[in-house]
Amino acid sequence: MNQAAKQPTTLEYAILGLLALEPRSGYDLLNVFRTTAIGNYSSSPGAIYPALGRLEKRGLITGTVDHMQTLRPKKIFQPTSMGDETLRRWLASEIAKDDVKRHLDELLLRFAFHSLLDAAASRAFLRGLAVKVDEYVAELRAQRKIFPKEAPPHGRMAFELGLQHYVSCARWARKALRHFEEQS
Amino acid sequence: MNQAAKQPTTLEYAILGLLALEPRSGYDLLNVFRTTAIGNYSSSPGAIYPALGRLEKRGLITGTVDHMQTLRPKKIFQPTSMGDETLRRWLASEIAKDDVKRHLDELLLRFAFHSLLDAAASRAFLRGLAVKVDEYVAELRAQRKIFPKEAPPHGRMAFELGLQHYVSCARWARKALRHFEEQS
DNA sequence: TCGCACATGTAACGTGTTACATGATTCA
DNA sequence: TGAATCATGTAACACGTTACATGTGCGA
Repeated sequence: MNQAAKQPTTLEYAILGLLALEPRSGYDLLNVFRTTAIGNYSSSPGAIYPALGRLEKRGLITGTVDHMQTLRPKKIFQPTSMGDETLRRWLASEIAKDDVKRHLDELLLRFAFHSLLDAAASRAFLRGLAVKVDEYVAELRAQRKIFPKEAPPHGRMAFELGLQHYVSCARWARKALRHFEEQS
Repeated sequence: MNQAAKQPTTLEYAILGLLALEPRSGYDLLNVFRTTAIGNYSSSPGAIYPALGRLEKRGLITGTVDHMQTLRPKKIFQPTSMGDETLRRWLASEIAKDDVKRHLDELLLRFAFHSLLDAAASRAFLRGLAVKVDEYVAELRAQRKIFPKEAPPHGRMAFELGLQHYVSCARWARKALRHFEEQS
């Protein structure tokens, strides 16, 4: 009801996105997190069930009990219209500089749910991502010189892998962008 | 004093490692985190000063006040012998499967401080890392088929970047391993 | 004298982690 | 009958985030 509602956490957004793709129970979600790559974002019942409770309390999802199953009744959740709107706003929101530095995985999660938006939104997202990642790559390259030549190489080697990670992310974003431009 | 002391957090290990490379004050650490790539692991005074306090209380670091400066006195911290040992144990410890899945960045941090150990330890670490990452890559490749062909490509595209990240990590580990094998 | 860099903290808050608890249903 | 799977939770705990508080010394 209030305008300036609290921002959901990454886990809550992940749940919201999964429920937008397909209504599910808490246990279903648990299995998705346990068996697929999205499990990088979470984990155990101790996180998921409370998160579902919060989302429901804030009116972003609703649960309906399904008695029709032979097994114990499940509570199937799906986003409300407000939840859907919150999710879409998140998916399309500006990419902050800090997100690239410290929450690149969350940006990837955002893109993963972009099938809920149109191709124009995906293009905007990928363009923004490429630019911001490039900026950060430039910063990192400037930092290279802080590693003295004669010092042990370990720090620098770890740094190089980190840098490479961002470089391939930028390349990925541009390649993905081409994909969405071709089918315009 | 007690044997089964609590495991430090990633941030605490990062601080311990930085102090092992060179004694520093809290403010110095703050600047390192703010200006270099290690800042991915932290952040603000609100995390660093309490972490320093915990490390000191557990006897892993000691601080000595430096009055000799013209400015306000700084408290310079350095690892105790116990802290040094704790750090080395962490650096050389077995790589758990879950670490690769969800804490790859922490593994990179560990390697970055491997200059405190010998080349044999680095080789063991890199060999273990390559094996574990390969295992996880195999798992991920098996997951590829859950993406239906006709469905929107976004999820799969994000997945591919994640997979690529692990692939290049394995490649990096082997390349680094060769480096440490050549100079044996 | 105004503001910035230096330097060190504290308090509230929410959330993830870990571990535990519960009970129904299916299958061996 | 017992074990494994289905299904949903709760409680303690510590940690990171955010925001705030405090005070010195230096240069414009």
